[in-house]
Amino acid sequence: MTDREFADFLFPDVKDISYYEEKYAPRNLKEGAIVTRCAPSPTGFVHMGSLYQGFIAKQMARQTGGVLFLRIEDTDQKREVENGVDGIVKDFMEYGITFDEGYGMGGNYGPYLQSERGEIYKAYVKYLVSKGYAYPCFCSPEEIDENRKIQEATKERIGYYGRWSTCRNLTKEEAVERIKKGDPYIMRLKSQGDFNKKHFYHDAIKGDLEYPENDLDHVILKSDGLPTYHFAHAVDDHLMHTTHVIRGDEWVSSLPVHLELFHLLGFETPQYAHIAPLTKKDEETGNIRKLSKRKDPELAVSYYHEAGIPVGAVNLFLATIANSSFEEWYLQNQDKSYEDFTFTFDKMPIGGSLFDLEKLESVSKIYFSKLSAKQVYEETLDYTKEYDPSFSKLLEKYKDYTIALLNIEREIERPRKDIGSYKDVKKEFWYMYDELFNEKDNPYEEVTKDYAKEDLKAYFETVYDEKDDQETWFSKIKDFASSHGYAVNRKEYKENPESFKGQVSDFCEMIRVMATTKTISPNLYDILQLLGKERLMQRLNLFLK
RNA sequence: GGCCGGUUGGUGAAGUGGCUUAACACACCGCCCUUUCACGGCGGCAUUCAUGGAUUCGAAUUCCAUACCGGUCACCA
Repeated sequence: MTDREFADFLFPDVKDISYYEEKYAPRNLKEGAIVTRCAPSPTGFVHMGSLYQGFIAKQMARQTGGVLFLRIEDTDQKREVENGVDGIVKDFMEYGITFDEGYGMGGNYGPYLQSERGEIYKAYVKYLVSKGYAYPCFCSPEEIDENRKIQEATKERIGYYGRWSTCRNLTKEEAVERIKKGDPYIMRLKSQGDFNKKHFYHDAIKGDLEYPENDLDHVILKSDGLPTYHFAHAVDDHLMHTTHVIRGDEWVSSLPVHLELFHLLGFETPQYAHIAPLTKKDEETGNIRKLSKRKDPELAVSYYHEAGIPVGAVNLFLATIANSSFEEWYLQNQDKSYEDFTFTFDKMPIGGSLFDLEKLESVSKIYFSKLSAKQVYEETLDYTKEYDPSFSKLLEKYKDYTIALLNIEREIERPRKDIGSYKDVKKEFWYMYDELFNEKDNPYEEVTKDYAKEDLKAYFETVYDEKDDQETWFSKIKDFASSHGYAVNRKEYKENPESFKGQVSDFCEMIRVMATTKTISPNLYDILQLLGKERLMQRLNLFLK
């Protein structure tokens, strides 16, 4: 029996691969255009790792005038979640990752759902069989497991290869007989590799990689007739004319099989770009490890949604970890978007990228500082409607007041950076709302410093005039402070600190604490104006108690 | 255990043989500015690049060992 006949026996009703090769003609794109994809499993949501991958894929495709498409890898039916795809598309869209083609949006290289591509995979398996590069395997999972245990005990390399790959040596006639008998089987690659031979591959991100040739007879078609990831990847990315496979670096170890698969199938290999994993410092061990779905809530994108970190801030953060030179560029191109930056593979981190929440916060503050007060107001309102309804009512009630508050020191060249999330609006400015201020038994409970309250009282009774402009207001403070024993001159104070009650700044701090309960707040003058004399007097009385 | 990677200040990281007495950012500290808070500016913060050897006139950068950390070894992707 020839290989050809064997292939026909195994896959009688399957098209010749030339049909597919013609059907999915090469893309007509300009030189250097990157065609890449996001290829998630339909698990219902996108985690930060896929988002990061999607971010890079999108940037690379966009900035080269290429194509980004969405392929759903649903060949594992056990893992499938109902409506899992919708959630994924929604998450990607929310973070600005939009596709040129793919599942749910059409395109000339579909279907983009792997479970609908069964016939295609079979055609290519048949091709492999006809070349003598694939064979049916009748080993049961139990037998494989048994072998594995022996391999572990004797410290041999684990896997289906060499003398362990018993079905590889079955004659075609024997195989035909067993199939006719109804024995269940799967299809395996007949590897041509030699484990002792070294190969080199230049990864776009990781650089030169040295690895042994693959000699494992990997499963390519499972018992349910669907392909494994390895095989589907080779066929799909060939047919869809992917130029760059951008994926997480947990795939690096599969590179040898993938390269062999492409080679035996006669496909041109795409350029691989393996992204370093997102990592964090483990709280228990102190070691840096990959972010884990089970242990780390911050891996889910919903975490950021809930924490009130805007999409734009997350993207900015992803940009800073994707290319370390981005941050500096962004500092010098304040008016530009991260999308204007040209990312390059060779500047991407190799080892691991620490997903540092503190850094995210600082990036987010920069992001917020560029928004208008109205934008901050509206987005915060949307957020609080979902996560803090009672505060959202206050925001609605005091709309103009809140916008004025948010606008303090905002529309200037270098705005304040005190808000890093929608939650911070309440956290930073709660004292500006009487409803929140008055619901506390003692708003000043955290004030520990002993202030000269009689000076404060005198100031508000005799000097403070809310009609003063900022300049007048401040010069009056200086005069008052000076005549009540505060230093107006820093040098003098430094020379003789004990002969003064404090400095003007200490006096200001006292006013600030009285008005806001805090030592840090936006420009004091604006805060006092917004609060108004009546409320200030109320707070003063409370403070003096 | 096999295979493949990684290891640069408190933190993230630039840097691939001489321009490095190691960039930049975050954090921290000090000073300065607007005599308020912030924003901002300036300065400090690794004589040293996991450890030990080797190559070289010269190494964070090349090579070899060791240690530690990570990834991966499925009919999951």
